[in-house]
Formats: sequence, structure tokens, C-alpha cells
Amino acid sequence: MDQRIELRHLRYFLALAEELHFGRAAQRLHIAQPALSQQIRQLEKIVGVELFRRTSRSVHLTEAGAAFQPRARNVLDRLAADLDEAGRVGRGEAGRLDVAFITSATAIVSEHLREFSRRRPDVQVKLHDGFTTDVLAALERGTADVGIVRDAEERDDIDLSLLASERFVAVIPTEHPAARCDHVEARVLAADPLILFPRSAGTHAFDMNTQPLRNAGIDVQVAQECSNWHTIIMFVAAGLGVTIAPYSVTTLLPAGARRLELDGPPTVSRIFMATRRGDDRPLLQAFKAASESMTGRDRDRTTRVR
Amino acid sequence: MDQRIELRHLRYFLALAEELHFGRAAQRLHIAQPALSQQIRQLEKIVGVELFRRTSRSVHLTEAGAAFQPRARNVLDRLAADLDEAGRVGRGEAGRLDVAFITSATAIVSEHLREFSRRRPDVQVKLHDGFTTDVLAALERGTADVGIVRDAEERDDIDLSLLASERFVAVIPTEHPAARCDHVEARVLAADPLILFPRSAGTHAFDMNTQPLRNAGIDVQVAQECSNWHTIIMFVAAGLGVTIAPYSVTTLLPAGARRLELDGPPTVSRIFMATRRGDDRPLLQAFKAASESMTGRDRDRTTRVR
DNA sequence: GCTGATCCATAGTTTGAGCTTATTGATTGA
DNA sequence: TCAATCAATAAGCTCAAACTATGGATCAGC
Repeated sequence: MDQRIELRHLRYFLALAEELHFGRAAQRLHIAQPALSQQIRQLEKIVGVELFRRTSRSVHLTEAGAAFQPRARNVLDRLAADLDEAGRVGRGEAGRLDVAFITSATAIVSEHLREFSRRRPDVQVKLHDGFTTDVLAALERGTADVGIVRDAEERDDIDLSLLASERFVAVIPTEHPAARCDHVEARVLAADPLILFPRSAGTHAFDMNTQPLRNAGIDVQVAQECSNWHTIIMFVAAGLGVTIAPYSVTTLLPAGARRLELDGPPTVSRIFMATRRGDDRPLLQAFKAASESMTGRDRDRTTRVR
Repeated sequence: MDQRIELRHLRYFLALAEELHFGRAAQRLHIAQPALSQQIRQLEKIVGVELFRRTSRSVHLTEAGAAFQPRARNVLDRLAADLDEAGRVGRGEAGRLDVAFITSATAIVSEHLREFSRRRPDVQVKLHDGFTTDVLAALERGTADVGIVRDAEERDDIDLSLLASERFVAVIPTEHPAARCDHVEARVLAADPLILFPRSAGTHAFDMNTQPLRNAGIDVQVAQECSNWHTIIMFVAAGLGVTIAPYSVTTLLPAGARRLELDGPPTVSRIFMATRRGDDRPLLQAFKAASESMTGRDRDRTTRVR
């Protein structure tokens, strides 16, 4: 009585609408003619109107049938495309990947993304930048699938894999007495006001970043906190103080700032890819594979520890 | 093995995607839980990827499932809308109606169409204007569903129903001697060049149109043929001759032309709605009903035979 | 740590929707 | 008038989707 429509009805309808002959349409569908008659009748009952006008001699579409034909075709085509798309998403060939990253790793992130997008052109990548803590939080709550962080600590719910490491360098105003040389001992900077990001943005990263100073026996006191490296370096250029920074954020310096290599035991900043432990979705593995192929290069290129 | 997808799969998938609980989803679908498990498994086999990740404790969508959910919803919604639309077309509540009409009946056609469009706002009306013969040809070959013709003859494959009738009048140049009066005997015009449409545009219409002249014993000779009334009347205004025209095409006359009532036995031009005999589609009946409601008015308004 | 509850999967059985073949009835062309 | 064509109907069959019962895994509570 209250029969539900099924795709079978649409397939049969379309075959008959094209053949306009029950016998031939049934043949094409690999069923017997009465079965087709029954199903078409059933469909007409569901729609509530005649879709074909039959005489015992000919079959043709009614207006309602003619109106329905392209729509039915469309439904089948779209569903086929949707199934395909779902399959591709399941195999990691399409979909969406949320990448959270620290702003200071933009250069490396963009390189890895370029390689990934080349391999998976149908994957839409969404980017979210922030501090290391923000990135890890996004990863935890599922807002991000991949995190790019700097100097994160080991955790049992997060997998880390090294993408690149780079040395720390000092950045000081050009008018600073030490700026005449191209390297400096950390202790020389003990009296200068230190400009750095807040420790809350990533305690371990902060500790790594200040290690050259602590190695020199300096009691680290941040005179001015800034949320991003660009601002920190602008402040240094303005003569407000000095900073210790990962090399890659110092590649382009404004006129008033100068980069100095740090003497003493080498200290490096490490950039990691972070993922949720146990998250083994194909898309993620594809991203890891793409990164893997880049990592060797990056490591060689940016490390250069003295 | 090579199972085909059915809408049942989509319905079950969507229920489970919303409930995320096999028991509850099955309950909502009024089936037992194992049946749902089976069908979902089958769907996953068809798509080729997991759509749900199940633990014995919880169910949640995979990325592929999440991607598929809105699409499946969409397919069902669109199909429902398509079925509804087909039903409405079948009941004559929506669709398309092709109306062919003679240019000289534009005024009446537009009135009837306004009424029809008010009653069937979802029906798209396509208009085609031409001569009576063109209109009838369009009707025959199915290009038009309704024809509006003037003074057509009875035919056994076409149904005619009277929409309006109107008297013939003479149109002559203002400088014509007879133009001083507001009526004229047809024989007075015997010597004037006659401007009229070609007889091939509608033999019966032509004969009706020239009847006032033939009644007066005039041997009808068309001096100048024109394809439409507007041009004919412009030629009259230019002093090139006279014409006999249905009243409604003379409502707006240019400066050089004057309308005169014809003395003698009244002759009328009839405007008919023409349809293919046996064509009883709901949309057509709706159009006929709309016309019916207008016809009384039109007949009264335009006849006024003296 | 055992017990009961919860929940999805599997096994085996039942049922009915959709299929089949055979036939009827209507129309057309020879 | 007869044969051919073609859709509808009738009656029986069959398999897929349903059912019931059960298993196995996980979790909460005493």
C-alpha cells in the first residue's frame, strides 16, 4: 500500500523512457517484461500520476513523465558521483585536512603543503596559525588533524616527528656595541633588555629558546613580551632590546637589526609534525608521506649548527 | 556480489548517522537491529570504504561517512521534490503550456493569459505568434498546445471554441470623401485600392474579412498585400488605399486613418481557441476553464453588432 | 574481580516483494 | 479473417531482507 520508492524504480523508468517499449526495455534491464510492467505501475502509484501513456500498440511519455525523466537521470548521476566521492574520501584521495601551525614555521609549512597539494590535488587544506599551545589544543579537540609545532615536549597522546631543526641566533640593534662582529657570546647580552614571546605560549619552547642565555649563566628576565617574531624583531630594530631567535625567522631583517651567530655549545630549535596518537586515516598518512619526502632536504638545509 | 545501491541504504545510513546507535536507529526505522547492521555493511561494501567506525561501545562516522551524509540527505530530498513536481505536472498544476496565436488577437490572448497565470502560477507559458495557418500547423505538429485563431473552419482533428466575436469595420484615409461620415456602405469603396493580408494566411479568414465587400457585389481584388494589421493600417493612413478590418485592430488609429462602421447586414469576425481533438490533459482543461470564465465578458464587450 | 547491562555482530529461519513463465486481450497489417 | 505484436494479468517460485536467538566485547557497580 504505502510503498516506498527505490532506485530500481528510477532505473526501470529511465530504461523504458528511452526505449518506449516494454519488451526491449525489459531486455535491456535483463528482466522479463511483466516485471517491468509491475514496477512501472508501482512507480506511477507512488508518484500519483501516469508517467507513460500506453496503448496496446505504443508507449509514450506523458507530460509528467517527460518532466520526471531528466530529474530521475540527475538523481542517479549525482548519487553515483556521491558514492565515488565518499570512496575517494575514504581512501584519502579527497576530503579536507585541517592543519594548525605556529606562525614562526610558516616557511616550512608552506613547502610541505605545496608537496602535499601536488600529491592530493582534491584535498582541501584548511590552515590555522597560532602558538604551539594553541596548535596542540586544536589537535586534542579535533579541530586540527595535523599540527606543526616548535620544540614541543613528548606526550603520550600525541605523536611527534621531526620536520626540521635550526640553530638559535641572536638579533640585536645595529647600534649595539656587539653589532660590529658577526658572532657573539651570550653573556655579552646579559645586561640588555630581552624581548621574547610569553612563556605561556609554550613553556618548553620558551626554555629551549632561552637555553643559550641560561647556558651562559644568565638569569632570564623578559623585559618585553610580544606574541610574534615579526613584532619582536621590529622592536629590536627600534633599539628596545635584544632577542634570541630560531634562524629561519631572521632571514629578512629590517634595517636597524642585525643577526649574530651565538658562540658556545650549539642549541637548536626543532620543528615537529604533531598528530593524535592512533589517528591512522589515509589522508594523514598521505600527509606524513609527503612530509617525509621533504624532511631530509629541510633538515640538511636549515640545521647548519656551528 | 555486485550489489546495487538502493534508497533503502541511504535511508538506513541517514538514520544511523543521526542516531549513532544501531538499536535506536533500527527502532526509528521500524526494523530489528541485525537488519540494520546487515544493510549498513552492504552499503559499505558498495561504496568500498568504511562509513562508520564501530567499537562494541560506540558508533561514529568516519570521514567518508561524514562526507557522504549531506550528499545522501540531498539525494533523498531532491528526489522527493522531483516526485512532487512530477505529480504536480501530472495534475496540471505545473509544467509548460505552448500557446500559438494570431498577432491580431494579442489583446484577447493577453487577457486570457493573465487569468490563466493567476490560476496556475507554476505553469510556464510559451507564446508563439503567427498567421492562422501557422497557428494551426503548430497545433498539428505538437509545437503548440493551444491555438488562438481567427475565423478558422471546422476540422475533424481540431476542436474550436468561440472566445470572442467582433464586427468588421472599414478603415479609410481621412482625406477620403466618405471620411466625413462615421459609417459607410461597402459599395462606396468599390473603386478604392484594397489593402489586406494574403489569402494564403487563412483562406476562410480572408473570405470572412472580405464578405462585406462581396455582399455589396464587389469583385474583391487586393491591390496591396501586407502581413499584419498594423502595417495595413499605416498604409491606409498614408493614403494608399482602404481596408476592412476586425474592430479590435482599429482601436488605436494613426492620424491619417479613420474608422467607419459598415452599413448593411452585420458581418463578424470570430476568435476561437483551437485544441487538438482528444487532447484532454489537465493543463489544457485548466486553460479552457480559465478562458471559459473570461469568454462571456469578451463576447459582450467586443461584439456590438449594429 | 565478579556480575549484570549494554551493544554490535553472527547464525539460522521465515517471509514477502520481485521475479519468472504462461496466458489473455487489444490492436494492427496482410 | 487470420497472424503478429505488445502490454496486462495470473499464478507460482525464489532469493534477499527481514526476523529471533545467541555470541562476544566492553563497561559500570557492588
